[in-house]
Amino acid sequence: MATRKKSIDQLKKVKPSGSSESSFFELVYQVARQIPKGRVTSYGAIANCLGTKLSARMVGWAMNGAHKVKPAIPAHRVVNRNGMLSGKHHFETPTKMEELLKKEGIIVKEDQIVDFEKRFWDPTEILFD
DNA sequence: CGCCTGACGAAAC
DNA sequence: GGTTTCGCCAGGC
Repeated sequence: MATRKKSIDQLKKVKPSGSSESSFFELVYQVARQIPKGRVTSYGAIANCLGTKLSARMVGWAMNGAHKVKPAIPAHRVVNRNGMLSGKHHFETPTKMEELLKKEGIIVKEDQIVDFEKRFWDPTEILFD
């Protein structure tokens, strides 16, 4: 919480100069990669952190290409506001997502994360580091 | 260049 | 309170 608006600015600052790829996709990737193991977040949370809260869809859209990027993005730690594994169908296998989550200690039931609120991680925390 | 789609979210009905 | 629609923005056709 706290200065959310500033968050976007801080995040952009993280991007090294010369990188004209300040596309929100990159920002999403960066945030997603900062998600701590055993934690999850929502598209809306990331979008909100980036300042594009009105376009949570774009965050998911960015993830669409996340699986093809090199640094490997833990997209399995990103779910919708409901805590549901909405993107599981986009993984290598529909079960890969929950498998990964379970492996990290996250309980998944019926394609939904148990104690989602407790496992929820706010992307703004990386800015507080 | 215009219409449709899309891993969300919140408001409206 | 559950279901439906709109809004967001960008990319694909």
